[in-house]
Amino acid sequence: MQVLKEDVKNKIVEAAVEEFLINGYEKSSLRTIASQAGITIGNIYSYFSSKDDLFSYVVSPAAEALDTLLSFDFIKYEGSHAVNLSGIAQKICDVFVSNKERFFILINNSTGSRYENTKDTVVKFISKRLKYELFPRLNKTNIDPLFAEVLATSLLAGFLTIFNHFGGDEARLSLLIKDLLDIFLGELS
Amino acid sequence: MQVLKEDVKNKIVEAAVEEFLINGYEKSSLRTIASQAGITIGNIYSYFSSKDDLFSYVVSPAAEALDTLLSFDFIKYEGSHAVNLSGIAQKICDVFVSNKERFFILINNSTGSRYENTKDTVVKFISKRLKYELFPRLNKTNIDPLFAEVLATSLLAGFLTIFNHFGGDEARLSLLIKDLLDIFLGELS
Amino acid sequence: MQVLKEDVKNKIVEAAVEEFLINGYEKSSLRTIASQAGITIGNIYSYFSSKDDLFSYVVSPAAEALDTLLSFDFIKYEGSHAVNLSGIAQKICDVFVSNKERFFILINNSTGSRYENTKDTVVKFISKRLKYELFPRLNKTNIDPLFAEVLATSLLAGFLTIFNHFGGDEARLSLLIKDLLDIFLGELS
Amino acid sequence: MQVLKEDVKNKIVEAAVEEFLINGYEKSSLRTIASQAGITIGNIYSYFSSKDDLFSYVVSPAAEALDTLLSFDFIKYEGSHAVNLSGIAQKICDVFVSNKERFFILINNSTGSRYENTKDTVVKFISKRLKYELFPRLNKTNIDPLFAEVLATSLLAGFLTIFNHFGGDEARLSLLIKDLLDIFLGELS
DNA sequence: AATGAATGAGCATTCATTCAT
DNA sequence: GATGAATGAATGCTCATTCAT
Repeated sequence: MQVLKEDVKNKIVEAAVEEFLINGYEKSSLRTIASQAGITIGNIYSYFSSKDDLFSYVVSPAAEALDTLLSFDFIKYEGSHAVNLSGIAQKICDVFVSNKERFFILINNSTGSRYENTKDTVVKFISKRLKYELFPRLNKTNIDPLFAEVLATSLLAGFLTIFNHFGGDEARLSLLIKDLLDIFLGELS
Repeated sequence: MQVLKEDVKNKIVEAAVEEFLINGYEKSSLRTIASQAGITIGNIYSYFSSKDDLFSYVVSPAAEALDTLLSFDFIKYEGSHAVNLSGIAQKICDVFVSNKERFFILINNSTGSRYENTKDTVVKFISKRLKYELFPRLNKTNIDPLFAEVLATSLLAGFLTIFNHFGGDEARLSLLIKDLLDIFLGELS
Repeated sequence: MQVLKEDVKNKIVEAAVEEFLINGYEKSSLRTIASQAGITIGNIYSYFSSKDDLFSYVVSPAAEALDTLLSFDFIKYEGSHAVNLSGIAQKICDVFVSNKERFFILINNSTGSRYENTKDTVVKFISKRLKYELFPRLNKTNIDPLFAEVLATSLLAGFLTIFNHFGGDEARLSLLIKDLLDIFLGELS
Repeated sequence: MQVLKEDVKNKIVEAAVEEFLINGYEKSSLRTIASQAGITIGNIYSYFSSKDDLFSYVVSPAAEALDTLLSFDFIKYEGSHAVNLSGIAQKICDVFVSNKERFFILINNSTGSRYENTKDTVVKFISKRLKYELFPRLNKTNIDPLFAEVLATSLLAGFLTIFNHFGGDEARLSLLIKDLLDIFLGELS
């Protein structure tokens, strides 16, 4: 029983991840998810109280990991180096590695759910850090304020692509993240 | 009559741009577009044969400009410089400046329409160029093939953010594009 | 067209009156109403924006007539008689005569709709009048305050039965109302 | 075990009374009843074979008491008085006092259950008695046959209001019933 | 060209009931 | 006796599209 039930729940979640990944929250259909999971529509409601609840369940590990990451104080750990790229990369890698496509869904496919503002939040977070911590170290002056947002969006898109294609090789993941960061923070490293 | 017709068509298109920008292709409603344009639902079908047709019409100038851009041979015009950033930026700027939000719609909000693969196409194009034209010039070896796609997605996201916030100041647009390209191609410039 | 459309709307309303009368607001089904009216479910929404909207349309003439009745100042018109029963009866009769079963629906079958408090309102209104205008004229003292509510509910139920069975004979309607009022106000008349 | 079972059954019935009182038979939910009773949905079916069966169980004491009351021959006991109001009131009071809200449910909230005709039955019973036993004693002739039904409905509504507000004070209950009957049978007493 | 009524399939959600455990 | 997962039909409502006028 216990095993069987978890089995069904897992099947629902698996089907949901696939569906949300393809169609996003709003266009995803519980009918499709149910039939993909091999159960009836109504039975989804034995496990989740609503579509939004199912989405939240799917996405919550990624959301929690994201919270942890955003509240981590990188500066403190950067030590004497201007920016410790490998350290940041490793941190991001560690945190994201167990959430695979769910970050993609959380950030790119959550319109209509209670998580729809996540992308904005992350972009603003990265923007702010770029603006107040990194830009001042560059020699350039008069940087367009929009440029921080451009870079933030761009960087985030890069991350998401990496996570989205992540197959399990953590060393590769870490390297990709470091190389991507290197592009953006290269002048500082 | 002819004039009137164009007037109505323009109103539909204007309303459609706004709606597609906000809701994307699939979640956009012809009812909303019609009422926003001040006409009736059925009358949209006097001008466009389907929702997809309307979307295509809205998006086609951007799609054509994109085609032009993608088939432009930058290499040939790069002259003696390894990469002529300002030239590329100007080219992109010129081409995009007259299409404003439509690029954003075409690339980011076209899921469900016949253009839903555009983003992939562009990413693949940029990827290929990075892989075969630019990576070889770097000193690095053994670059992860996924890295090209990561950079391509990232770069594209940066472009889209710029276009999405474009307010009319072409000089600023051009500068932002150049600065963004500089981040990605910096080591070559 | 004009005629035809009104025809359909009338058919919907007729079917709705019947359905609401039998099942009340909440248990009434738009599917049943639609099929009874010989149209499709979706087409109901060409005429009414929601189930509640349809219900309100059905019930509003009765609600308005009721408002008029409740704001009528009977005292002022009772003249020298303690209570002018025929006058009150005629007033009630006039106001209700064109609304037939809709009063029944409004008052007895509106649970779940925005009109669900109507019965309470009417009972309270009648209660108050009994308590403050009529009871003092009786020789009895120490009347249980609940008794006013009991009488009000009772009287209202009597009215509704009359309206519910009303077939078109206004003279008979008026007489029934007068006789009913006579029972309740008999000692005063 | 036996004791435990009765305990559970009682909890179900208590929860059901409350739910049926608030929502009526059709809109009541076994889910709500189960959770209110602190048991599971399925377990209700260990005690009752269906929703209708549960409703019948809840309502049956009231239904039986009602049967008794309706078959009681008041005439025989009216003795020398035209109508012995206090006696009738006491009888009704005695019979109803142990069933509290269940009469209200049985008569006013049973739509959709097998008891949905109870109200009609009672109204017809009272109607008939009014028509054949009481009207003839009045001096009026040509009483509208509908008037009996009007009075019956009215009287019943009054009773139900009393029962619905009954808090335990039997003397008050009896007095209210007597006073209500007095209004309707006043001319005979 | 323009209208908007009409259609039918789709949506998320709730429900009474069944039944394997 | 008790559980709660599972079912399938029902609910109100929205949508792109058609078509008679």
